[in-house]
Amino acid sequence: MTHFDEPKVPTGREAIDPSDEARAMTEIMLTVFRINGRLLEKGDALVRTLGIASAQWQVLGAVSLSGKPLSAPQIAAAMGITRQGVQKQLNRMTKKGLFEKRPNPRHERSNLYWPTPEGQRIYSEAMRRETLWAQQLAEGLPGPEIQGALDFLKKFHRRLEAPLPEEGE
Amino acid sequence: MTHFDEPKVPTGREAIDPSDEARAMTEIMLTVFRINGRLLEKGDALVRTLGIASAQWQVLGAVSLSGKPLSAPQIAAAMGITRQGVQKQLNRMTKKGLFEKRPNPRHERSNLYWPTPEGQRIYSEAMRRETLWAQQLAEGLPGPEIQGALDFLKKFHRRLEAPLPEEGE
DNA sequence: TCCAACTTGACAACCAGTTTCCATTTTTGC
DNA sequence: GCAAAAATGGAAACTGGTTGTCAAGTTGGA
Repeated sequence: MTHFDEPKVPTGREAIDPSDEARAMTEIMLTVFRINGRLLEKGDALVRTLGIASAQWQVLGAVSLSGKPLSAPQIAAAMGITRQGVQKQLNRMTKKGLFEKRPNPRHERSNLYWPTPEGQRIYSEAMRRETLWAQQLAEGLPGPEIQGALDFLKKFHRRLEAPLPEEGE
Repeated sequence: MTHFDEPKVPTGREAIDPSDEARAMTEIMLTVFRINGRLLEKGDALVRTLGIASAQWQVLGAVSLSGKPLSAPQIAAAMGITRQGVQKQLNRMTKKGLFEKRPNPRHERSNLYWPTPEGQRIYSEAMRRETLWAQQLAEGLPGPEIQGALDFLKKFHRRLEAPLPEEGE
């Protein structure tokens, strides 16, 4: 399938026969992509009737969990995305009345953000629905199996920090 | 942290105490998001010197693995994204000389696409690098552990098809 | 203290994908 | 064999994110 016209003399660039482990690892990557897509889709559906998308839910979560007003760059750091991306959401949600700006004692131009009562209400309800959903997804699965998968995924995530394999580029 | 002002009388909308399993399941979701981000980042880096991004690598893969020229909607179906998204990539890659259009015997306006020799070369090299990478990621992990994780993820993916928990919306 | 380095907000361009709409082609069911 | 339905390409507007640039605010070290 994947072999078009293979070179006839060794080039050091031949296709490599992957081990079973490497093959399974590749399948894990593909499955993660698929799960990610489905999680986003379902997550959006879960909060759609609250008038937010999951990106906004995430921003609400980052601030709420910190327990205190945060600046855009602080939220970005907590979420692992860029400050510009967060700023876009904050502007939109502030306009919608979900966040309020608070003066930042440590910076003249840089506001802090805290959810309005309406923002808090929406976030609480989103979390309530999420818990119900997680409960449903876990139903009937043995605790140790779930925990084992989580452990593996964390290990996998850590391994993904490693630099890519060397090439004689 | 997450408790702002709880209502004093039962509303049927109180926060729910998640089970340990639900908590772990939630953590799995968050970890999947993080892994997904890291995979995209690393995947892009892996093929960057080939002049493509991983989105284009994926399109090359969908066609190559099918073994025959495909139309844009067919590729989209194989990849699980919309035909418009695929079309954008195909247009770009055709302009770059990575795909060539073939007449579609079954449709006058709808072309089929097949990688040019250059497109094939780039895809083979991308796959070679991916195999090396997967090999590295699997290194030292017991085969059964990897296989177990894959099995869990597939099961999880299947469970994500289920409709969201009912609400008395 | 003052200057350089860093942080921040605002803005623009871009990427990868989506939805929506339109015109055309193809398929189908009667 | 024809009309209606479905598939297709193309374009535009939108989303959620990115990178890059600029100007202004803040911080830290000689």
